[in-house]
Amino acid sequence: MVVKKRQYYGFNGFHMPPVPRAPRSARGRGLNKMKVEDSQICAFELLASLAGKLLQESESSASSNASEANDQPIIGGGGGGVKFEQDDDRPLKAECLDHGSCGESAFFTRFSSPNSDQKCLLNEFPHAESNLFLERSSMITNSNSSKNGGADLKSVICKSKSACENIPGKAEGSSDSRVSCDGYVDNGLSRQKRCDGLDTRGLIVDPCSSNDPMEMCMKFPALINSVSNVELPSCRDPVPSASIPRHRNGTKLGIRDDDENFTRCNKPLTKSKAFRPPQRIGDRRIRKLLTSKYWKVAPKLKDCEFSKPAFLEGGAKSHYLKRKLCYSRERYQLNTFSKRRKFTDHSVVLTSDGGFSSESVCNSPDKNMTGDKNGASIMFHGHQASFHSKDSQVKFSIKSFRVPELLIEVPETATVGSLKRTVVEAVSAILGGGLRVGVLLHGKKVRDDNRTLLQTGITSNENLDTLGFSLEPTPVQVSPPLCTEDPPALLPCDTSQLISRSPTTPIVDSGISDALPDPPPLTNLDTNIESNRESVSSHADIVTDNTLSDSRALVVVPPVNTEELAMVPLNQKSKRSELVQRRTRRPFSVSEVEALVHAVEELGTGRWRDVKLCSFEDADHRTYVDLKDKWKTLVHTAQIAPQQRRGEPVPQELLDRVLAAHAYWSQHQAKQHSKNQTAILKITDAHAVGNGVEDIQSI
DNA sequence: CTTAGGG
DNA sequence: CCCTAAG
Repeated sequence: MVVKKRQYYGFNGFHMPPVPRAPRSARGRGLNKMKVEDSQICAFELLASLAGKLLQESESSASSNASEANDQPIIGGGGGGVKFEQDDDRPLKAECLDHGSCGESAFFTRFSSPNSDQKCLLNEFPHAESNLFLERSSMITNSNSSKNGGADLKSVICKSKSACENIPGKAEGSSDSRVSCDGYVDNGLSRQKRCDGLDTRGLIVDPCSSNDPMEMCMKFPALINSVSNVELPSCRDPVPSASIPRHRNGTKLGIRDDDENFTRCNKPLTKSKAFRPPQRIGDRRIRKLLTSKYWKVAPKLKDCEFSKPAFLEGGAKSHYLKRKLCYSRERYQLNTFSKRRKFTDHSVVLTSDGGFSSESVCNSPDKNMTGDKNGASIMFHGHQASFHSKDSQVKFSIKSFRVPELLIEVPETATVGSLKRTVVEAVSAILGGGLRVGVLLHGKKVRDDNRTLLQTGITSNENLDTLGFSLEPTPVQVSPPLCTEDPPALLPCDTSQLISRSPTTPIVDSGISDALPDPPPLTNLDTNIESNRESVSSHADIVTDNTLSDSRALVVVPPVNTEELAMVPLNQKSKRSELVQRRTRRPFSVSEVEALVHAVEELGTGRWRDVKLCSFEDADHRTYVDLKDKWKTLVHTAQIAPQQRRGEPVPQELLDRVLAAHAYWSQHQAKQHSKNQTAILKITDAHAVGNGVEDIQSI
């Protein structure tokens, strides 16, 4: 139907009229070709092995000396390296095993945490961790640790007045709760650098993740599923994409970067989609969603969308499952949000189930485990003010909270700013990792979620004075912390959680944005913290002590007023929303360009979707818009002096073809207003031939 | 969803 | 690469 074959348009064969569509801009940026792809090593195997290793470790009861690193659950979020001490990790472990996905989930969690793109793997190498703190070079005055230039500065931030006494059952002494602030520091680094597999510190960094953390997040579910042997219904669909001959002339993208490899692995999936990949559609939808007001809710849904298990057979299958999960997750989160919203509006409406506490949602078996003894809980204390409103509603005004037992390590040379960020990150990590809320009355935890506030006495002013809310990070294995109606039970593992906790925002490179932790989980508390980021550090006393005692804790008691507690509207267009995961740049390789050129030569410049399907169907990261854009820049590139071109040089031959094709299609597009393309093609072909174009055929 | 174009 | 207005 369409052009069958067209070797090339002798660009000198026909005179191209002045290019109608002159290059719109002189931004040659599009042609910048960092050699990211080239320098990447396939970390897939590495990841896989790591996953395996983790699995092993989780299975080998031997919680041996080996590593706290592995035993300690890591609550996703900010730090990516923030570890929360668990009073007793055995139960945790046991549970993990029960879920059959302990290792994986932990693993994934790390990767899915903000900035994980930089440190995820680092977490796997405890030894390396120490190096993490050697980067900063300005420092927070510290008397003790001045000796070693790069000595870690362990600072315990304590609220002077609110001691750490109240912190129940703290696992003391452990130095695991540390947060490195370097992650942010590095955000400014060029991706290229990070993709080398080594970051500036010479630490091993997963190239894939560093290149595209999102993918990372996607990959892991796959891993998990593979390990867990999750069987999902097959979604394969042998529908051949026959409409358009593919890879004609063998012009298949010879992309050799790892991304591509990964993509290829996903092929089955890609192909499973009918002619039009449903996945893509979903992706868009999600993506749109993300960019819109809901981004805060499920910033990473896209990840799920894309996750395409590569190595296993069930790849496609699990993909679909995950996708499903994503959606449901989204729903659930929204629900959750509205609930929270209510809460933060200081209008806690008593419901029949009595649950304004998210705890009611988390009736998982582990519940007890995380109970009072959970050292990593954040205590809301004292300052709650509440009062009755006209309609028998109880309003809560939570004015402060504590984040106990948060050990932060930053190099002496770290800047105050980085410290702040680190703290924020740490706190965010807790809150972002999924949390539960506990209600304390008179210092006692109110466990019965079914009791009404009245019954509990929470409505009486006297009691309200002693009312407290505790934030408890959700144990890694615990399925979605906040969901009430969502049935996470469907999930084979904590995939859902993984999804939910991957609101990472791989941030764009900008000094400030670097500092910003990922989109905060939708928790009023988070918001609270967020909004008080500055206060956090400024109002807390920083006590540096290398011989930290058990009482160390990070107590953050910013002067939060009621107003600030108000939930930030989801649709609030904060600056950060702008940071919604911009896709990582993936400079077109020469082979890709070649494929593109070829496709355009055949299909013209107005059928990008076809181009995509024809030559880039396997390159999931190339959308037809990308191709179109690339063509745009290619044309521009071809028109400028070679000296002005940047990035990986495109062979002149290709550029010539670009110009030729561009001219050709520019010329013919106008004529091509008829309906029957075939006819048109014939005509144009004839015309072209007359102009010296050769080897043009049409069906 | 696709295209086309501007940013 | 993103965003959007138009089909």
